[in-house]
Amino acid sequence: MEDAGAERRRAEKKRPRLEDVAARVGVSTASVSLVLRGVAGPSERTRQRVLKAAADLGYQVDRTASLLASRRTRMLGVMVDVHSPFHADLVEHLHSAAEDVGYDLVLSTQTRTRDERTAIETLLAFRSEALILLGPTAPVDTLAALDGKAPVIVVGRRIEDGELDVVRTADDDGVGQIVDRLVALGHREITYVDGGKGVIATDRRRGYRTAMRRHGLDAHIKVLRGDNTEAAGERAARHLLDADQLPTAVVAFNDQSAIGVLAGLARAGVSVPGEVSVAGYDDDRLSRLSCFDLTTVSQGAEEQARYAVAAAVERLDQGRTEPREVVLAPHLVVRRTIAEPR
Amino acid sequence: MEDAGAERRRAEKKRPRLEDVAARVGVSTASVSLVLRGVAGPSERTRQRVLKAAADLGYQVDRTASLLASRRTRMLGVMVDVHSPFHADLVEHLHSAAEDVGYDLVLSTQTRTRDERTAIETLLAFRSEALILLGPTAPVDTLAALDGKAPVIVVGRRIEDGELDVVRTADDDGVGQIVDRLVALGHREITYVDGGKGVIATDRRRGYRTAMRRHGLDAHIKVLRGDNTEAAGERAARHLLDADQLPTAVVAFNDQSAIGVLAGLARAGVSVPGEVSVAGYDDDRLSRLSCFDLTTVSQGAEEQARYAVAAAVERLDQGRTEPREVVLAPHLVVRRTIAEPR
DNA sequence: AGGACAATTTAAAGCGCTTTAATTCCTGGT
DNA sequence: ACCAGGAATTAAAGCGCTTTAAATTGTCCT
Repeated sequence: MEDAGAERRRAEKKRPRLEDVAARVGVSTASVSLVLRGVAGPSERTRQRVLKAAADLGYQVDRTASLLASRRTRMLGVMVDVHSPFHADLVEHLHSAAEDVGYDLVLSTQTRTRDERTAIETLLAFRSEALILLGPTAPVDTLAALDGKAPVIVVGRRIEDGELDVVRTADDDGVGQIVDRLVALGHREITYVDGGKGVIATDRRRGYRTAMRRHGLDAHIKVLRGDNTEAAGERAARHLLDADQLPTAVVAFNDQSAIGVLAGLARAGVSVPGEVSVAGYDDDRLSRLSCFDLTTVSQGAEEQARYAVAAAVERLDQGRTEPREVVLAPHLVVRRTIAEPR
Repeated sequence: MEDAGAERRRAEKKRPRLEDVAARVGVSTASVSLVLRGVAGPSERTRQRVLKAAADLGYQVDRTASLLASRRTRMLGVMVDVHSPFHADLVEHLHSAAEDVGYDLVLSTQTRTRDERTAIETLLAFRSEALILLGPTAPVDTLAALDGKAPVIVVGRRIEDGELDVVRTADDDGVGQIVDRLVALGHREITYVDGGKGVIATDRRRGYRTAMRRHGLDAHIKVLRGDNTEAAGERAARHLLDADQLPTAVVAFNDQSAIGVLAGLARAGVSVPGEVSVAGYDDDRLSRLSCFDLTTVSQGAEEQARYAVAAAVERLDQGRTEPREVVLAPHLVVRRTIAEPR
């Protein structure tokens, strides 16, 4: 009984191999391989018969074997933060971009227990030909070291080292655009809620400072500590409310933080944008929710994704060795949360 | 010049193989393999030397090769919807649960352009030993057919077919709990915003209906068309506002939809929970945002993840063949958005 | 010293597929 | 009838690792 069951299970388990298909048609495995990959060569007759046999048998290629056999894998490793709505958008576009050029994606995600290094090693262990890292926080030289194993494309973050490919938007410029718009509306007291100590945060903070100075508002520069979470935004809001006077506008490091600010202000009965204007950064899904309808800066997820894949392909298929940095122009998305100052 | 460059690149590319490590130490590849996998056998001396050599060479195992060589892969394929915050939570817990039992995860995501079938085929092509499908929408027999290739564990959705493993919460009961609580607060006019035509939606709708009847509120049963998006919730809210009179409470299929309802009501100046109480389902990250602070039902992401992995492991390592259905009890998470009726 | 037995180590056979070089099979032209 | 040359097919050599069975080494008795 037990044995019969076990045996049956094993039999079911045994996936048909290329050889089985070949035997069924009466050709060699080589021919089957060619047909199944759509390579020119086999005759139409063979092609049809192989296709039929494969379908009959429910044949499905064993990727591990084909990856091993072909020197190439045509796989791009993508490191994402599964919790970031912006990364979700990027992944979606990376998928289609990769598909268009005949590549496939293998995803690896960092979590509290799984750090960047582990995530990247997994990617490499699967023989990703290139690594697309979304907003990596690792130090430059760690990333540069990786580049020895596979081309690294850093997305969304500036990198000093001139060896890596980078696709990003001009974060400082993006924040600058927000400040410009606010100033144009008549704001002078514009407070910035910081995003912590990453490179991205540094750039956005600088963008804020520079823009404020450009408008001669040096005296009004004020940066509140924060990070990339909603909680941080809320803390910042509390902080603002505790002070003598509210600024007329608040610019946050990203949308999540901005939403926290929004929440904190709402709770205190402060109307937005009536009393205070609020802006975020990323144009992620949350910001678009009508209940927030947050003014923010779009990073052009699709465009970044396409450039990232293109960069990988150029490295892999066109032998490019010069590093390239693509800096896209961010653009302001004006929604409900900003208005003329009270 | 060109050639030199190309050659150098190739040299850099060539990852060290097991054989290289073996040669460096002067032992066989078999020994190296054993050491690197932590298998007992090799002497301490050998072990140390191998470890050192591997580190020196920057050796990194080629997963495709080891997967191919070992009959086992110890990989669980997970299909997720990268846009769902609830799935993100699940993935995180699946990761740690899998890690604890020595398995690894390979993720595949559906997007607009990549349907469930493609996603699952990718997982299979990578030799996932079991498939953990988060909220699959495919018909029962499609899923059952898959089960022939690898054990399938369906998470979050009821399945009629008695062959597959299922881990889910009692959705009808969950919605029932919300209705009970609302009724206890004094509500009678409770409208439900539907989640479309999936199985999950069906269950939750039924939970609503059953609970209403149990309380003798048959006459107040009212179901509004909807789906799993914020937009649908907002449409539903508009619909409610157009009617003669608002219900005193609205229960939505999931949190996203509920948030849409919230947004729609807010826009119309309807206070929540003052005039209308609102509840969602999933206890996802959004619902916890203090600006929503949505009353909802928790599905126990971590628990579901652990059971899902356990189910897979029992199938794979303990030879279980009887399908098992784990139905967890959902529990109400009461937050700000419900109160006594006006 | 001889031998039994355990501890290490390794040779070699795959895993299922790709790919190259070679072979076989057809054409049509002379 | 014969052969050049292209089309179709295939044999066979891996890809880098695991794993089993066998070989080797070492240890401890008697």
